[in-house]
Order: sequence, then structure tokens, then C-alpha cells
Amino acid sequence: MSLRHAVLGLLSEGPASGYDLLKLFDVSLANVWPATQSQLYTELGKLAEAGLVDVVAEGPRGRKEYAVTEAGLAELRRWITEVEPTRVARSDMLLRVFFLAEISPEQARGYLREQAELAGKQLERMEGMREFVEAGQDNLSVYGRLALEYGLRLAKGQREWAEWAESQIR
Amino acid sequence: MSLRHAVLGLLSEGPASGYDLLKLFDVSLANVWPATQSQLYTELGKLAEAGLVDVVAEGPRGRKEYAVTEAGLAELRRWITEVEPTRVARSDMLLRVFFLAEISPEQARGYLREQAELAGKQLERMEGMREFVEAGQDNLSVYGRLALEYGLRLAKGQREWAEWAESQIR
DNA sequence: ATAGTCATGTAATGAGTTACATGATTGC
DNA sequence: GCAATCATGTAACTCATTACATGACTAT
Repeated sequence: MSLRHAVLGLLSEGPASGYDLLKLFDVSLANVWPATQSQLYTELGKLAEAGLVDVVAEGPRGRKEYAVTEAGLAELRRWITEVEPTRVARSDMLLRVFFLAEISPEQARGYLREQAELAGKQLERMEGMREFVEAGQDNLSVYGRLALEYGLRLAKGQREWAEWAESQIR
Repeated sequence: MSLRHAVLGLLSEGPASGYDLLKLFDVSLANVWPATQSQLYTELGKLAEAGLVDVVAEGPRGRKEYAVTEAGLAELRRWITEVEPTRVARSDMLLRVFFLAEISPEQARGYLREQAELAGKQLERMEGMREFVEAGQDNLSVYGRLALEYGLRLAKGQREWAEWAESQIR
């Protein structure tokens, strides 16, 4: 049930339309909780029905602007403080590692080398995001910096691990 | 479509029943790709229908032992070498970080401290798994060690990050 | 005028979770 | 005899992805 809370969280920064949220997801939560257009509109509908958000304005082209309600904010806070984050994060990258015996050592090393490179590329992308996020003064940017730092450390660790793992295979 | 490949991968080590696989998941892939009993039996059915596994024996209590076919192995190898691992790993732990402005600084620090502690506990659990995994000589254990090392590094990094992040909030 | 972007919605499908349902065999 | 464990299967529901469908407004 995290998409719901992602939407409530974004709306807590100010009212927005489904379309706005879609773009907001792309620049902020994309690496943490991606969402599709379809999912967003459906969720906004459910959220409105549950009274956690309200339609506060209608604009051109059928644009509907949503704002989070008090009940929505309460639900967001409850989720942050009282619901335990999911223990396991699925990783099909790591799942493949278990089965590397099924391919040749050269191929296995190739796989790990590619993972190291991908981590490197992601690292670069995130370094690029940094200046963007550093600029913002809104809540999302302030705390987004903590999340970005996590991402940077994760990518570095992943690259180092993949390089080490490659060296372990002979 | 990773559950399918997780099953093929486990069966590549030798024939097993749904029940066996369920236990195997718990001791090997639980932290990387958890699966429920229900999911496993359903997937085995589909896999058999697709010709990627065969029922090779039937035992007491309706036990069915499955073995991976050549086609199944080919599919497993194709998946490892040709299918790109998923880019983003969803993290509702990190998602909450974006919205920490919604709760008090004390609560936010508390949240991060708890994440640090949870990472510490997971670290201990994995240290415990280490001796178990170090003992095995099968393919799954050999490559499982690489995955375990990843988990250890990840947990350490996560703990350090959470402690750092906590210190950033005033 | 027309291309681009803004804007919302639905349908189909696949994947994952929880709960229910059932029964055989084994060890004490 | 009875509890534990072995063993499989199905149903209902939620969540996520992809594709389809439609149309209004804006800038050139």
C-alpha cells in the first residue's frame, strides 16, 4: 500500500493534478517508488473516495487539482511512524547470482562486470541529480538529499561488490 | 517473471517437490526473492505445462518430484545472460524518508535510529548465516556466498547511512 | 492548420498475498 | 491414538504493467 502514501506525501507539499504528480514522481520518487500514469489516476480516484484527498479545483482540459485532507495527512503520519517498512527488497540482479554456475565462468564474470558498469552509470546519473536536488529548499528536496545520499552510497557499494565478486570467480 | 527463474534455478541443482522448494527458498533465496507456498505450487503447474519442468517421481501423500528439462535450463541461461535486471528496487523505507518533514524532528530521528538498529540486527542474522553457507559445497552455496557478501555490505552501508542521516536532522 | 503537450480515463493481464481446504504419513 | 509434519491445491483480492482510447488547449 505504498503508492497511496507516496501520493499523500507529494500532495502534502501542495495541491497538484494527476498529471503534475506524474511529473513529480519522475523527478523525485522515480528511483524509490516508480508509478505509472494509469496507476496514479486510479489511486487518486480511490483516495478521493476514501476522503484522504479532495478535488479543490478544476482547470482547462478536465484538469482536476487534488489536495490532501486532514484525514489524509493523519494517515500519512500513521504510515510513517507506525507501519514497519518491508523487510526484504526483491532483487532479480542478486537472484541471478545464485545461479551463475549455470553459465560459463567467462559469462559469469561478464555478468558481474556489467553490473559494476551499470552501478557506475547510475552513480554518475545521481551525481548529476545532486546539483538539482541541492538547489531546492522545499521539504521534498531537503529530505530527498538524504535519500539521494543513500542512493549514492548504495551504488558505490554495489559497484565495489560487483568488482570484488568478479575477482572471486575463476 | 523472476519467480519462474528462481524455481528453475533451484531445480537445476537437483529434483525437488514443491514442498522441498518451499524450504529451499527459506534457507537460500528468502532475502532476495521470497515466495509463498501458494505461488510455488501454481508456478510449478505452469512450468510443467510449458515443458520447462517434468514430474519425475510421485511419492507418498501425493508428493510430486519435479526436475528441470533441457528447455527449462535453456530458458534459465537465457534469462541470466540476456534479460536485463530490473533497474529500480522499490524501497518503502526510503520512501518514508522523503516525507519526514510531516513528523517532528524527534520522531524523524527516531525513525532513522530504528532503521539503523534494524540494519544492525539483519547484519547479525547474516553473520549467523555465514557459517551455514560457508559449509556448503554445492553451487548454490558457492554463489550464495557472493550474494551473502552483498547482503552484509548492504546492511553495513545502510546502518552507517541511517546513523549519518539521523545526525543531519536538527 | 497542425504538432506538441496537457490531461484523464478504462481494460486486460500478470504477479503477489492471504486465507481456506483437505488429507496422508510418521514418530512417539 | 494423536500431534507434528508432509504435501498439495484453489479462491479472492490487491497491486503493477501495458496498451488502448479520447479529447482539449497552446504556440507557431
